Amino acid sequence: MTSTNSYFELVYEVTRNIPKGRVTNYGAIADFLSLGSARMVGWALNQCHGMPDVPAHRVVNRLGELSGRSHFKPPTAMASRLRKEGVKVKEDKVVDFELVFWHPREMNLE
DNA sequence: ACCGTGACGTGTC
DNA sequence: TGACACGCCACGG
Repeated sequence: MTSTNSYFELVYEVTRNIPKGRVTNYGAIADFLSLGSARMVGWALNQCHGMPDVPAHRVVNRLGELSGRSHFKPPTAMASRLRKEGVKVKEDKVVDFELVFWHPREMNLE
């Protein structure tokens, strides 16, 4: 992490550390970085479009809704990826969101 | 340098 | 968690 990293690269860094089978929300990442707002996180992930090592599907909104699904190809990829990792998804919303929620504070610093 | 835009969140009803 | 206004801030035009 250097000062040359732009904001979205910081967001990618955090997103990469989201454990499989867990999810977080935009606000938690913004809060952890103490930079910008949740909107910035959404904006940053929007720019990631093709990065395979950035599990953007593990980032949802504060209600556990898959608000970014329409930016995936196909839009159903977000839900299917989560289900494949053991996260229950119903009606484009994470089931038991509180239980699978992960806060960047728990991140394993290496 | 101004303005619209957006994968959001909080407060209020 | 229904609806809506408002704050948020980097970016492209």
